[in-house]
Amino acid sequence: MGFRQLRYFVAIVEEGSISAASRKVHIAQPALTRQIQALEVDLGGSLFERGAKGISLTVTGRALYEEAKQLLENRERVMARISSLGQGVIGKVTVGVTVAHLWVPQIKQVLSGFQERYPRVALEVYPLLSGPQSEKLQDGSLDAGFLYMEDKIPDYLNVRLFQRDNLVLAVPEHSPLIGSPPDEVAQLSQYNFVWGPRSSSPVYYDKLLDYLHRLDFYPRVVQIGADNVTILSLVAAGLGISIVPDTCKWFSPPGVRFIEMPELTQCDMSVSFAWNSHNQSPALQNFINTVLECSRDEGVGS
Amino acid sequence: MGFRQLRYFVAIVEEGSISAASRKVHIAQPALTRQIQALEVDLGGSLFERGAKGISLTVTGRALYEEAKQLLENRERVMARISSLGQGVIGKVTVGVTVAHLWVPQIKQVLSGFQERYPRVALEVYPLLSGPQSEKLQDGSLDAGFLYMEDKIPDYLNVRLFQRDNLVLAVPEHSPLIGSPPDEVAQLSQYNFVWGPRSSSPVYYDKLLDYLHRLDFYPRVVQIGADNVTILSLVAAGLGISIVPDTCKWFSPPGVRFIEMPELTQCDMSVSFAWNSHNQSPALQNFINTVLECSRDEGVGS
DNA sequence: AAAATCCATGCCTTTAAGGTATGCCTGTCA
DNA sequence: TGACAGGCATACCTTAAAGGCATGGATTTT
Repeated sequence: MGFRQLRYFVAIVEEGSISAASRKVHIAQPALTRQIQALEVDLGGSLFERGAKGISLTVTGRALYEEAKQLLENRERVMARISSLGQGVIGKVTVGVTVAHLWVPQIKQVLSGFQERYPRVALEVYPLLSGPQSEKLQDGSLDAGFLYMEDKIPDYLNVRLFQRDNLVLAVPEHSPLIGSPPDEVAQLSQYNFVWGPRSSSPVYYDKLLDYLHRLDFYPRVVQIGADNVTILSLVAAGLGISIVPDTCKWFSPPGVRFIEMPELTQCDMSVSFAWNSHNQSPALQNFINTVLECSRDEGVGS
Repeated sequence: MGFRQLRYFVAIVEEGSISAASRKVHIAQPALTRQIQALEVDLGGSLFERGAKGISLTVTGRALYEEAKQLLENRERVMARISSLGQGVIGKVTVGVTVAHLWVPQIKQVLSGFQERYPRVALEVYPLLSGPQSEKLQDGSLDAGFLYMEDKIPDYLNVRLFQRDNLVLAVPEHSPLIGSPPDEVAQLSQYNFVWGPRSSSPVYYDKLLDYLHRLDFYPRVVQIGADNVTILSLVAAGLGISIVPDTCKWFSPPGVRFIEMPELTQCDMSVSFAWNSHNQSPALQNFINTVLECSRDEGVGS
C-alpha cells in the first residue's frame, strides 16, 4: 500500500469510475485498473464491486477511502512542513545582541528586514554580553550573535565584520575643546569624563581602557551613564566629556559635538556578526544571508 | 516522499548510520544512500549532516523523524484495519430474526457460534417480522435474516432452508385426544383453541390459517398467547389445545403432549435464512458460511 | 442493431529500485 | 606515520515496478 495507490484510489472514488480517474490523474486506464488490483491483493479484500456499468465501493472500500484521505493529507502536511523547514522559511533563529547595540539602527534594520522576508521564522533576540554569546554559540543554544570579537577567533565560529567603527571624542556644544582640539588624548587628563559601568560590556570597556592606557591616558571619571545614549545626554548637559563609538553620532541628543582625533580613529571598535560554523539550520542560513546582504548594501563602516 | 523512503529514513535514524540501517532493512548501502538523497531532493533540504565518521540529523531531519514515525504507524494501522475488514474479521453484521424464533436454540447457537469465531465483528440482531425483514434486506439496512419465506422468492435474495419444520397438535397431558387421536383436523372444531395474535407474525398466521381453512377447519379461539411458549403454557394449564410448529416440542413446558396428524405434518412451516445477493460484505460472507456450516452439521429439519 | 462506455488482459516500453565494485575521506592503532 | 577499518558516495549494471497501447467482453443507450 503506497501513497501512489492511495492517490489513485481516492481519485477513482471521487470520480466515480476508473476511466474518469485515469483522465484526471493523467495515466492510462489499464494502469489504474492494475494499481487497484494490486492494492486489493495487498489488502486482501476487494475495494470495488465491478458491475458492467462502472464500479461501486464495498464496505471495505468505503472505510479505506476515509483513511486514505487522511493519510494523503498527512503526507501533504508533512511535506509542506519539512520543505519549509528545509528552506528556512519556518523554524527559529536565536540571535544574541550585545546590550550596547540593541538600539543600533543597523541591527534593528537587519532584524526587521529578516522578519519581513521570513515572517514565519520565529526570531528570538537575547541581550547578551560578548563573552556569553560566544559560549552559547559554541554549545548551540544561540544561532548567531552581534558582538565584539576578541582578537582570537574560536575555530568553531564564522565571523564577519558587521559594522566598522572606531572612537570619537564627544563634548558639550559650548566646550572650549571645539575651538582648540588637542592632538593627543593624553592632553585630556584634566577633563571630567562620563563613562559607562564595566559590567554592561566588559569586552568593550576592557578593550577601550587597555587602548587608552597604552596611550598613557587614565580618564578622570566623574559620572556613570548606563548606556551610550545616557552618556551622551550627560555630555550634552555639560557634566563632562566622553569617548564613544563613532556610530553614536547618528543618534546623539542635541547639544553634543564630536571631535575626531587620530589616536581614537585608529582604535578599531567594530561590531562583528558571528555564527557557529557547524550549525546548518536553514533558517539560520537565511538569516546569515540577510545580514550579509544588509551589510553589503550599506557598505561596512558607513 | 514515499513510504519506502520514510521507512529507510527512520531505520537510518534509529540505527545511527546508513551502513547499519542497510544491514537492518536488508538492502545494500548504496541503495539506501540514494533513497535518502532522493528524499532530500524531494523535500528540498538536507536531512543528515555527513561527517567522515557517520552522519547526524539536521534540525529538518529531526522534525521529519517524528513525522515519519507517525505516518508509518498510521499506515500500519490502516492496513491492519482494512485487511481485517476485507477478511470479515472486523465489521458489523445486522441480522433479523422473526420474533417467533428469537428463542429457538438453533438460531441462538448460530449467533453465539459466530460471535465465538469472530469476536470482533459486531453482531446486531433485530427482532423483525418476515415482511419488514425482506424489505430491509432489499434496501441494505439488514444484512441477513431468519424468516418465513413466502412462495415467491425475490430475485435480490439468496435463500437457504435453515430449519425444516411442520405443524403438530399440542394438547394438555390429560386430554382425551391422547387416547383417541382424530384423523382430520376438521374433527377438532368443538375444542377450545389457544392462539397467537396475527400481528406477532402475519406471514406465519396467514399461512397457517390459510392452510386450515383449505382443510375446512375454523378453530374456535378462546385464548390468546403472545408467543409459542406462552401458548404452550396455556395449553399445559388446560385452557385449550393448539397447533404449533414441530420445533416447539423441544422447549415445551411440562404438561403438554404433542399429537402428530398427517394433515399438519404435510404443512411446510420451515424457517429460511436469507441475505441480499448483492451484499458482498466480508463479515456477512463469514456469517453466511457459519450459518450454512451449522445447518449442515445438524442436518436440516432435525 | 450500432454506438458508446467501461473494465480487464496481453504485450511491450520506460522508469524506479536494488546490487556489485570501487573510490575517497577520516579516525584508529600498531 | 602508515596501514587499516568504517562509513559515505559514485559509476555501472540488473531487476522489478509502473505505465502505454491495442484489444476484447459486457452492458447501456440511441
